[in-house]
Amino acid sequence: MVRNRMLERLSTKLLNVCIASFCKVNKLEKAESVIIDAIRLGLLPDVVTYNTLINAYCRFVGIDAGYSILHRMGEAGINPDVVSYNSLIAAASRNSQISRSLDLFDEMIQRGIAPDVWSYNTLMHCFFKLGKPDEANRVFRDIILGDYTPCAATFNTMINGLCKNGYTENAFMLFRKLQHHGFVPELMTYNILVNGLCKIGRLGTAKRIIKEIGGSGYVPNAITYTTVLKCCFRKRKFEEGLELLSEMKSKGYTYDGYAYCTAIGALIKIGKIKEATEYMVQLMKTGIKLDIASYNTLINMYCKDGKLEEAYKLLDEIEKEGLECDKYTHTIMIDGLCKAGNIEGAIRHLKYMNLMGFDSNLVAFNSLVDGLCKVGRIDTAMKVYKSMEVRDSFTYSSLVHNLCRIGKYRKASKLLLSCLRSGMNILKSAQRAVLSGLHYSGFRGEAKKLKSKIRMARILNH
DNA sequence: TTAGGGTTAG
Repeated sequence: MVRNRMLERLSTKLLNVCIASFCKVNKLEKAESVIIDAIRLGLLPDVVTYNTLINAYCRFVGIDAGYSILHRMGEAGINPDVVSYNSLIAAASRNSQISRSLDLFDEMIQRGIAPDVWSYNTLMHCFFKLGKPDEANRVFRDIILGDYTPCAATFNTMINGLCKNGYTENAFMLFRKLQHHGFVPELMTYNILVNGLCKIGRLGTAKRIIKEIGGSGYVPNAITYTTVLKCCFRKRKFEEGLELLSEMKSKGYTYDGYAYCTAIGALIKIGKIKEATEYMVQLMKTGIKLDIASYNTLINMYCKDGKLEEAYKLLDEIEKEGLECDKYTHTIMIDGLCKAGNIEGAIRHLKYMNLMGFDSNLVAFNSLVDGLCKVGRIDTAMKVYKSMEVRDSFTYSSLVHNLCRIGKYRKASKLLLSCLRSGMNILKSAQRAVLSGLHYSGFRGEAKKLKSKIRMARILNH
C-alpha cells in the first residue's frame, strides 16, 4: 500500500514534469491531452499540475482562462494554494490590471489562503504601478518587520518602485544602507539603479555604478547597455550612443530589437529619418523577430516620413505575424494621420481603436487637437479640448501656440492662465508667444499682468 | 516576483 502510494506520487511528479515542458512552449492542447490520458490510467493531477496550467493559461491565453482553472481545480476536489493565486495576481499586474490584482489578493485572503513573500512583493509592485509609493512602503515594512523573509526580489521591487515614482535619491540611499547591512546586489539591482540614475540625468553616477558591477563579479548585460544607450541619446550625445550600439553588436548584445529601436526612436526624434531607416535595414538583416514595440517604432518612422502606405503595410504584417496592435500602435497611427492632415482618417482610427477595446488616450487627443489646429479648424480643436477629461502641458502648449499663430493672443492668454491654475507647466516658447503677441498688438498692460502671474505660478507650482 | 526599447506640443 505504502509502496503503491510512493509510486503514484512519483508518477504524478513525472506527469507534472511532462505538463511543465509542454506549458513552457505554449503547447497547451498537448498538456491537456496528457492530463486526460493520465486520468484514464488512474493518475490524478495534483495542485502542482493545476498551478502549472494556471501560469501557462495566464501567459499564453489570458487571465480569465487562468482563472477558470481555479474552478476546474475546485471541481476536481483540489484546493488552490498561494502559488495558484500568486500566478493570477502577477498576471493581472503584468497586464496592467492592477485593481484586479488587488481583488485577487483579497479573494485569496478571504478563502483562508495565507499570502507569502512573493504575494507581498507583487502587492508592493502593484502599489508602485498605481503611483502609491506610501502604500508600497507600508507593504515593504510589513515584509521586513513581519514574519516574512525578504528575498532579492523584495529589495529590487522596492528600489525600482522608488525610482519609477520619482524617488531615485531615496532608492540610492536605501541601496547603500542595505549594502552596509550585508545586502549583496544582483545584476538586476544594479540595472534598476543605473536606469533610475540615467532617467534623472545622472549619467556620471550611473557610470560609477557600472564600474561597481565589474567589482562585484557580474558583467554588464544587454539591459545595462540599452539603459545607458537611451541616456546618451536623451543627453544628445548621439555619437557616444551610436558607438555604444556598435559595441553592443560586437558583444552579441543585439539579440533583440531593444537597442536598435532605442537608436531608431532617438534618430526619429531629431528628424534624422534617413539614418533611422538605415538602422531599420540593419535590424531587418539580423532576422530578429520583431515584437509589437519594434513594429511601433518602425510605423512611427514611416509616419514621420509621411509614408502612411508603408505604415499600413506594417499593420497588415503585425496581423500576419499573429501579433496584436496595442494602444501605442493606434496612437502612432492617429498622430501620423493628423500630421498628414487627414483629420477624418484620424477620427475614424480613434473610433476603430475604441472598437478594439482601447480607451481614447490623452496622447491621441492631443494629436487630434494639434492636427485640427494645423488645418485651421481651431474652433473644433477647442471643442475637443473642452470635451477632454484629462489635459496636460501638451494640450495647452499646442492650443496656445496655434492661437498665437492666428493672432488670437487674448484667447491664448486666457488658456495659458487656466493651465497655470491647474498647476501645469507650459512650454516656454508658448509663454513667450503670448507675451510678445499681447505686447505688440497693443495689450501691453495685459502682457505685464500675465508676466507677473506666470512668475507667481512658477513659485507656487514648484 | 523584480531590470532595457515604442505615442503628442516648440
